[in-house]
Formats: sequence, C-alpha cells, structure tokens
Amino acid sequence: MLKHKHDHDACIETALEAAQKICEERETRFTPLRQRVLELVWSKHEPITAYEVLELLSKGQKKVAPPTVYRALDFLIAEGFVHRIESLNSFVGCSDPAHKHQGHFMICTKCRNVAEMNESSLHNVIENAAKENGYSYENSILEVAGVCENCRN
Amino acid sequence: MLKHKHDHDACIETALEAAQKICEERETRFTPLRQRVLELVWSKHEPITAYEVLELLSKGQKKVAPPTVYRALDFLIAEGFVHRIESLNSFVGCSDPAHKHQGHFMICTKCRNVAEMNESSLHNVIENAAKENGYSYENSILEVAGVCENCRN
DNA sequence: GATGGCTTGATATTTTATTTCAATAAGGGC
DNA sequence: GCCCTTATTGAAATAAAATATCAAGCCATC
Repeated sequence: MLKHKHDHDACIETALEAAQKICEERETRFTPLRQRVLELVWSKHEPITAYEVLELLSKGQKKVAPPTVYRALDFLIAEGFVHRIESLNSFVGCSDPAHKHQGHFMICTKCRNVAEMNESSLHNVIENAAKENGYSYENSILEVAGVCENCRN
Repeated sequence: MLKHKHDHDACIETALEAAQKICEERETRFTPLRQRVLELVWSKHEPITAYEVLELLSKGQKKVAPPTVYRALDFLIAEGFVHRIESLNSFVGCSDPAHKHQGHFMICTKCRNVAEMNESSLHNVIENAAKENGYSYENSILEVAGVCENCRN
C-alpha cells in the first residue's frame, strides 16, 4: 500500500482479470460499462464517490446519468468486486473478490487510503457478540478510522 | 426493548434528565431546541432521520430549516447523547451517555429497532485488529444487521 | 427474425446535507 | 445594569447522494 512503490496499473489489471474470471464462472455479464466502472473505482486506493465515477466516466465519451453509475456499482457490489464505505458514501475495490466476506475496513484519516481487514477471527467475534445480545447475524460493517503506517512515518 | 411492555415515556424522560445533568457538569448549553430534538430522537427506539425530526419539529410551531436540525444533532452527537447510524443515514438516542464509547450497533432488519453493544472486549478486539494491521486507532463504527429476539418469536 | 429478459439511456425527482449571511440570545467584565 | 464578545438560531439557497420511471437497445434462444 506504499504509494511510491506501488505499481497501480498492475493492481487495476489484476482486479479486472479476477472479476472477468469470476463472471465467466457465474455466467453473469461483465459488460463494458461494468468493466469501465470497476476500472475507475480501482483508479485509486482511496474510496471514490459515485459522482466522481460519473464524472470520470463522462470524460471523452458521451455523458452518462447517475442511475447508470449506481446500477453498475450495484452489480459490482452484488458480485463482491466493490465494497461500499458507509461512513464516506464512497466505494472501494475489493482486494479479495473470490471469497465472500464482510466489509471490514480501516480508513486512514490522513491519506484517505482504505485497507480491508481480512480476519475471520474478528468476524467470529462480531457474530458471537451479536448472538449473545439476542440478535441473529445477517451481515455487518466495520469501519475503523486511524492513521496508516505510512502516514505515521 | 420489548415494545409492549416498555414504558417509553420514562425512557425519554431518563434520557433528557441524564443529558441535562451532563450538560450542567460540562457547562455546555442544553437549549430548548436541543432538548426538543433529543426528545424527538428518543420518540422511538428505531433510528430516525434528520428530516423526520425536522417534520416533527415543525408541527405546531413555526417551521424550521434543515440546518437547525443538523446543528442540534451535531451538538447532541458531540456530547454523546445521540449516535449516527451510517448505514441508515439515521440517528438514535444513546443508552449510556455518561460514558464515552464507540457506536457499535445491532439493527433488526424486521422491526428496525436498534440496540447498542456495550462490550469493551469487542472494542479491544477491534482496536487490536487495527493495530495489527498497522493502523493507529482513532474510532470505529460497527453496524450489525440481524433479527432481534422479539421478531424471531 | 420474432420473443423475452437483461441492460442501458434519459428525464425527473427525492432524499440527505451544507454553505452563507443575518438576527438573536446568553454570559463575562466593568 | 450596560457593553462586548461569542454562541446559537433563522432563513434562503444550493450542493451532494440516491432513486423512480419509462423508453430504447442488446443479446441469447428458439
């Protein structure tokens, strides 16, 4: 996640290829629009808003309307390629689309970069806590604000 | 939290009294407007939107504008009397305003009621998870969707 | 090449939140 | 008390985020 030594083009390409493969397996339609939106979401590691995607998408080609973007994002989220960050009304590419998981994030308050917490132990703790409080568990969001290693140095 | 055996008037009154007391201690101003907004937020255990508060607030008396409500909510949140539920763009009264804590909630997907998880152990797990991932910890939100005990019966 | 279902376009509107500046009210020092 | 400063509220406009609705296009299959 170190910006200066991070080949982000490769990062985008990997994400697109993974999504392509998964869609083939699931026989869902990874249309040009959806590809393009995923690419734009991955254009940075910071979360991006739907309207930022809209603006980028409208550059050069004919303008698109908000529903176009939101529908594409809905698809990408449903397939698990993108997560929504509730506290920022924004979206980030999923770093592990092949495995279904909850959106548990750390958000750097300095550089805005977002990283996923991939800890099944944490997931279990949360699920158990809900059950101990009498709730069945469906899903959860966790968004931790802090400062990343990079920004602290 | 059992609706039918829940004296909600007492619930509201307790919340208002607690807030009053805390404001006196902190020498912050618990104005009539802020009192009224807190009362309205507590009018149900379900989260309430800012515009619902706005509508209730405008009934009978002269109409108020959105900033009036948002400003009052900002104050109440800053003082810890109200939490914001990010995934619902809504607000709920805090059940333990005297102690500063994170907003960790369970949201019933049937009745919409929200309950706070008051578990410092959970908080510790989250904080440690963030640190293990290289992030300093500032604050966090946790919103678990599930079905409450009541609705499952 | 018609049919039916998914996808996108286009327009309008709704919902949620903020900016800005003016008016008012409250508390502190004299 | 009265002035001064600061916090609070009012008011108008606008911005930001998301959705509803219906029409048009695409594509696989028969």
